Amino acid sequence: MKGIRQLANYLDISIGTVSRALNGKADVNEETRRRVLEAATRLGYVANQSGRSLRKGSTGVIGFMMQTGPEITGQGDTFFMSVFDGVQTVLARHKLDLVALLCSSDQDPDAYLQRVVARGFADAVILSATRLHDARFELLARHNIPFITLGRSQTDVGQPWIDLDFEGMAEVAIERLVKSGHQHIGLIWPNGDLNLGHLFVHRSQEVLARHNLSLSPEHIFRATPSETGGYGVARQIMDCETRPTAVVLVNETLVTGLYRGLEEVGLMPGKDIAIIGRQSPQAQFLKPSLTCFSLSLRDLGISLAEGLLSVMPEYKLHYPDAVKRLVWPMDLIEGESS
Amino acid sequence: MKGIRQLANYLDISIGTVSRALNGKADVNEETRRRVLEAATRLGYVANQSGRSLRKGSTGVIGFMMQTGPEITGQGDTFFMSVFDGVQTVLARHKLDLVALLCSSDQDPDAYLQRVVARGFADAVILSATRLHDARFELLARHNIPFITLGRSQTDVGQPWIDLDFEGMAEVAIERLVKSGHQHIGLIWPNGDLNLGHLFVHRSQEVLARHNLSLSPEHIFRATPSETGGYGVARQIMDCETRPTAVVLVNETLVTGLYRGLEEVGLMPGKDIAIIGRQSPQAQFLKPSLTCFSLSLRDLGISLAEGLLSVMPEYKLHYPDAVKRLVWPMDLIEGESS
DNA sequence: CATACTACCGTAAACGTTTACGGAAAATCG
DNA sequence: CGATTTTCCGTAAACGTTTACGGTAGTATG
Repeated sequence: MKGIRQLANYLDISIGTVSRALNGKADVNEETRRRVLEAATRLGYVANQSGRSLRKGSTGVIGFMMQTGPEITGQGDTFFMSVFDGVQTVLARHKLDLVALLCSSDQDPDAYLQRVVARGFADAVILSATRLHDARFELLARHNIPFITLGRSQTDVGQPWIDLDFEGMAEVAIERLVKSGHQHIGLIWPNGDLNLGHLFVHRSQEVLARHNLSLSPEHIFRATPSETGGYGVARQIMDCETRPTAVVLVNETLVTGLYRGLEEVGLMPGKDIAIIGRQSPQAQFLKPSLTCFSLSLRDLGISLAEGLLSVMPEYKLHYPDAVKRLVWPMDLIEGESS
Repeated sequence: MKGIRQLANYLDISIGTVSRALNGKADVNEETRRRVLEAATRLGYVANQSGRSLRKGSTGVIGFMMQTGPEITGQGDTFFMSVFDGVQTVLARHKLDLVALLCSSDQDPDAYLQRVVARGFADAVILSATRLHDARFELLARHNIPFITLGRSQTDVGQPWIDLDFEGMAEVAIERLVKSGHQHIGLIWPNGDLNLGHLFVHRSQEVLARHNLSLSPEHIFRATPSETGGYGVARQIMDCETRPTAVVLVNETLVTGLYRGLEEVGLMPGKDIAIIGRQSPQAQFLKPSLTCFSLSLRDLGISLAEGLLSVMPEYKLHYPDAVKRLVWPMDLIEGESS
């Protein structure tokens, strides 16, 4: 005999009343509620998760799916931790818990998610690292699980999303480089099939076209989204038939390796080659300071949580005017690298 | 009527048999088992998490507790991602799932964990960022939850732990610096009450004492474990009455900021000041290459998982000779910074 | 052929909650 | 003072599983 029954016995009242008291239901005497609450905290009683969610049909946990392994999406621990922190502050207000669903690098993400939702592990999920076509969207839609994605996709099932403004980034960066006379601009496109890469490259091409410039295929550098990947790009740059005079990268992690690689081949960022990237804690102290796009990750997390809640039936009333889809703006920070 | 009952109806057999078939129990005809399995995968049936764990008393999930927020514990950017990946590969063999329990920066870690265990959310947990005294240990011991810690603590309830060999690191680094003539050696001690800082500083002092040297209080530099924190240390170094000729840091993230800060005050790592640190993806491409200690994070994760399983009643038989406590060795990689 | 065993399967009870329902006492009203 | 409402609480049924138990065939054994 454990759990609520024990507590009820101890207080000599029925388990029904105890449950009602703890859950803040109306029809329970204030005095008894006080007693119950007091006893619960003193004995350290917390309702069992399984029993509760079995009965209620919901678990009270929100899952943030992410793939583990060193080279994921080019986002590291700090990126997600900052976003998480924002998400948490909103969810905590509704007594919801955030957990990270960790899909290992040797599991199929789609199958993993399938298992998670079928088990009824989480009430709603947040997806990141969205691919150009992403079967996970359809899976969740089919199972009627509320979700929001950090990133867009060609696949669209009407769910809310928030995505960094990679197109705006391309727009500003390329425009700026062209204005200052660059004719041969290179792009670093992280390996994988992430949607953001497509958006970024495509828009860049458009902007170039407006200026009667074109993006040479040899100036699209593909690399694994890691420091090492960036290092490798330097060599690729040297091997070009006509060397680009500027490079834009959509990824945070690549840049430190790139700087080092360039230096080794005798190209000085900001002098011999212009570089524009994304802000990150590591990029913050690069030597010719990086011209980069910045954003508040915590705020991003907050919006993400609000967007998610706005599609959850039990909570949507609290967020009547939450925007469903949001292209998250980034600010350009002037640096010496461009 | 959903779940297993539906599946049983569909197959026209009892739910008991279906459950037995799915769980690989012995007394079920191979032919019916095949039918059940086939139907289950085809209809996408997976046992409901709540129902299952309510009945079984265990959830099949392992929690890795970590605190969110931008400044984690000073681990490198892909530190946890790599460790997770290792943990997963082991857990997957036992059909256990790993989730990250995210404690936000404005929650009390002890209270958070209390809630998690009382709810019966996870069968076992992994703790990181262990403090000098850590109440979480006692909490888990009291509730009889199997756990392992990544990091030691003064608090010891007999649980297994794995910890990086910070003492060995101090030993090798200090010894090496003294041998090459350094008399004034500084230490960077990350803010907070993490156990590793104490171990590191204490052992360093011992080694210095062996050589009749002492650690001047002004040479213990405290800083927030982040790039910015490292940057600030440079100024601290300049403000010293007698400037240290070498600095050892136990932390991965600080070093990039430190390099930049030193450069600004005109100190060249490896020439004007020796630096020894920890390897990380970001530190990998520093300009005077960093002399650092390295380890395989994935292997660390694997050992962590094995250590945990060895104290879980249902699994311990599979890991009879898992070492309970392990000081994880690190290799010194020669760089130009020392 | 009677008996004992085996192989398989159905039944039903549990796991710890929440909540609809009903009922007793107290309070209010006419 | 009877009738009606309100306030509070106990009862019991669900939620979806797993598993101990028992039972019915079929098969082997003597």
